[in-house]
Amino acid sequence: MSAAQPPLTPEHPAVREHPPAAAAAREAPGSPDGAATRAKGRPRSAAADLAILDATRETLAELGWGGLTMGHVATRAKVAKTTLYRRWPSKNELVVDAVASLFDELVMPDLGSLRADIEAVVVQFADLLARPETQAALLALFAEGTRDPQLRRRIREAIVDPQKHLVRQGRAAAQARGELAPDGDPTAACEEIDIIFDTIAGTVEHRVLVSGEPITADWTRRFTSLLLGPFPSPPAA
Amino acid sequence: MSAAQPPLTPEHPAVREHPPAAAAAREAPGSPDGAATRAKGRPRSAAADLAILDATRETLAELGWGGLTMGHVATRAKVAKTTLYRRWPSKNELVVDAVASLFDELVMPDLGSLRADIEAVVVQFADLLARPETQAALLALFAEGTRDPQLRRRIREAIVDPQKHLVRQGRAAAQARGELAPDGDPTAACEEIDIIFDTIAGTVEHRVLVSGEPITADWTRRFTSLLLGPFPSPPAA
DNA sequence: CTGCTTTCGCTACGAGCCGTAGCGTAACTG
DNA sequence: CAGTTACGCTACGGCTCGTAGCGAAAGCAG
Repeated sequence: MSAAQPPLTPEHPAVREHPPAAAAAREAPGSPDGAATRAKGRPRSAAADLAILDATRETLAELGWGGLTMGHVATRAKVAKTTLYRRWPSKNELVVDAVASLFDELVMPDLGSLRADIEAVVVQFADLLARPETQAALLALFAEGTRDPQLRRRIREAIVDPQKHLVRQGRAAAQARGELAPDGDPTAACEEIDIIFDTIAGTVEHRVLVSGEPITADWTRRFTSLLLGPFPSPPAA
Repeated sequence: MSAAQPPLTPEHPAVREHPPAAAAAREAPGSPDGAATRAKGRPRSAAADLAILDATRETLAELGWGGLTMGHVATRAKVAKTTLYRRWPSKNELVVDAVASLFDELVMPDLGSLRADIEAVVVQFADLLARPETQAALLALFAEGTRDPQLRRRIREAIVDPQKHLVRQGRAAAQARGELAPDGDPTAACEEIDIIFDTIAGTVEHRVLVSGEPITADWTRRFTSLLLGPFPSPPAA
């Protein structure tokens, strides 16, 4: 359950082999070459992978989660349905891979103040959530994840957790500037990061996807003020 | 689009008539009796309504959103599938009604301090989100709502918006205690309430349903501190 | 070039669910 | 009593799922 579980998902190497733009560092400890060229037979078409993931995002944007059909994606990607099932065991996993790369565009800008940095990230995230592919996929994936711990784990590894890096970066920058006190207890700092992350992600998602109201500059300012709490916009002692 | 739209959903009076324990105040301006007894013909079985909603919640808890089938619910409620469709046009609307009542148990306790009140509500909400019915339904409904504005509106009216009352109550209590300054601009106060609500709801949902980690007393304390910001646990200044 | 291996495209299939139609019956009103 | 509406039941076409079987294509080893 904790290691690389090579016997699991035996017929779906794509799940572990094709992170089109996401996670890195993935080597099988038995292969001496490092790149793990398993050679034999006809190689999988990388073009097909891209076509499938593109078709998934496009269909997601046009027809939403409910309209996304394996057959539909296959047709659009000009690929046989069986080819799709050879790489992804189900719609859920396919969409995780298709959507994960969209989140890679989020970056921590380092604009010189913690407030500006937070506001910038919030705006970026809001823009991402405004895209129809993201909107159609994210909550549906989260919903599926509540019933399938394995899927939830994949979602967290591919989509959610990588973004916690942003919080860490922002914190570090603010600490370097002296806006934040340096970390004391490392585990306490971790919990703090988790709280900040859940708060930003959850709040913006709720605002955009549930309340259905836009993220305006004014809202961003107010929310950031709420987050910063004791540190108002002009850094008073 | 903005009024009561009587011509819409013409064959599904249950959608407008049977809020089993939710919203109130619903009168057709043409009926003189107030209770709007439309008399003629065989009346709908109220027992069937309850049986269907119970069966929906039970199935939701056992099989999750994906396992919830109209035929399944009908069988479990000992009701014909057609009876189900006579009252709810689709699974989505059915689940809204089935789940909405669960949220009525949330109450604002007024424990004597804003901090205690917030923590109590957070714990209540976390307990609600821990229930399998809620867990299976909430995010799935939100996801469907992103594609169907009408559904999103229903979700907000039946599930989300009623809970904003809690924030208003807590604010009022805190203002009565002098913990919070009285409202100035009423529209600004409204936006403030929206932000607080989205923050609490979104964050707890994200923590429980996405990150999948429990809401401990320690977490609640930390999160509340983040929310309170300039007002630490002992009311200084 | 000749095998060997793996992928690919295609077709077909049983299963399950959807939402509706049709019918005869039950319940309630005047 | 007649009139009206709800109910249970059955059956249906349409769609999606996920799998199986086939022949052909694309690489690699000798």
